[in-house]
Amino acid sequence: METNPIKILIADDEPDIIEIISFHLNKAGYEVETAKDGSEAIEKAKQFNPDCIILDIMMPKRNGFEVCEFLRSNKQFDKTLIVLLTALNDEASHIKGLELGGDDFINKPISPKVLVSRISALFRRIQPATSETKTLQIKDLIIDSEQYKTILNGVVHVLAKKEFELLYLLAAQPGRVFLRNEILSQVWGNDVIVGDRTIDVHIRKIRVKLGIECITTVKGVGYKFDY
Amino acid sequence: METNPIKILIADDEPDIIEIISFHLNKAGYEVETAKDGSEAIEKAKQFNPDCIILDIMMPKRNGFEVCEFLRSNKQFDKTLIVLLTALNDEASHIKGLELGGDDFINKPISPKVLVSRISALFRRIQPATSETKTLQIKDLIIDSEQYKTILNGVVHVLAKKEFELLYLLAAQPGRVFLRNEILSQVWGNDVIVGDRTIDVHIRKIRVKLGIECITTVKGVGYKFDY
DNA sequence: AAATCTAGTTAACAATAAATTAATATTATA
DNA sequence: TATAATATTAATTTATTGTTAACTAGATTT
Repeated sequence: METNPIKILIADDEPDIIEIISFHLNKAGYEVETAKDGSEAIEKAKQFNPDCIILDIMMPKRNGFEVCEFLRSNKQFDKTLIVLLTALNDEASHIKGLELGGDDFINKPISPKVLVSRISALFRRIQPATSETKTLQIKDLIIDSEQYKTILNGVVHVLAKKEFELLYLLAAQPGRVFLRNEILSQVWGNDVIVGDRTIDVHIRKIRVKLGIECITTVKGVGYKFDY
Repeated sequence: METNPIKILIADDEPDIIEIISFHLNKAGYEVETAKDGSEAIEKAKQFNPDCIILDIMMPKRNGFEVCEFLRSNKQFDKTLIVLLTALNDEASHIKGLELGGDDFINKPISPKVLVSRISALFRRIQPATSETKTLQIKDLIIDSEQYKTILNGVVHVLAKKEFELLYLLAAQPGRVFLRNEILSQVWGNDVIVGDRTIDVHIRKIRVKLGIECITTVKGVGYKFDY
């Protein structure tokens, strides 16, 4: 079982806030990524796939509400905690934030220690649900074998069974070259006999469906995942 | 064991607060019980077995911290949400409350609407994790295993036993692909032998009865709930 | 008890998607 | 450049699932 650190994305346009919150979250053992506005928050979220996103309401480009709404409409972020921060201390925003799918709503000025406490409290509560060992993630590419789907930059790509299994095999060990024989025995099984071009065709379909260069041909040897 | 309307216990020594919070929680569909001090809160908690307990910090007999600590040391209240209320707006109490196992910490004066919002947000997040919940809700689809019926958009759809159990199995873990074998052993049992098309026919009946696309076929693998 | 339901299953066939092949083009490298 | 390996494309085959209707065994009603 992999024990990756819990990942948190902070989006705020005030560098001071980002810095102090990052510092405290890091100290508490979280892996932190940052964004300075709403658009960057969405971009980073897709790539970083955080377990929790802290959103300032008042941000340039897209405000916290808009980002929250977007995240909640995207299946990739189903299980992602969203914490909203704001200097506005009004009831309506508070309720709106929670109704848009926020998990916590905190008024500024906020003590970093309290923020960290609140976030741990949230994680403590959802802990049992967060134990995904069957999911690979390489940058903005998520390969989820429990759901049999791949998400690239927030977009779901449905691969057929063999395609998926082939991609999963390669991506589980990025950089390692798999011989054609290895691929055949792992994905097709030892007793199955298929023609020369079968692997190539499947590789091609993966390349076309994902639209990125993530599988490299090592001529005369085999293929490797390289992204 | 949880029963259907979500139960909330409020403990506060100020009758006015109790009254106004009860009113709003009731209106939001929760079943409410009250206690006027810490000792009564513990007693009532044992009897009433609430899903959520709202505790004022400053109470006679035993204060909110003490009650929280007691509840958290008792397995009966493992999954019970604890919300702490206080007029003291100091960082140390806030952190202490969360560290003692509180799920939320709210400063008075509190708007009842905000309180209700925060509590629904907590439940929304917790629901999927609680395996003992008998009623699933995914968007406008409610799957009630006590009554063996599903409600979609307010309209009741009666599924037969096998249909219901199949839907329930899938919907309990949305997105997860269930292999045909898993479905067979979970719904039909390990020793039952049925033909190839039995699952398909049941899936079809669910699809027809509900009239929505909520079960996705993953060809060569199985089925998943996806709505 | 006979008739009528109902859920569950099966079987035959249709429809669909996936996997494979085959033919040809392209590429890398000895 | 020659050639072996891989890429590409479309056609074909195969596997899997969808659909329908009929059948069976219990339950329920008359």
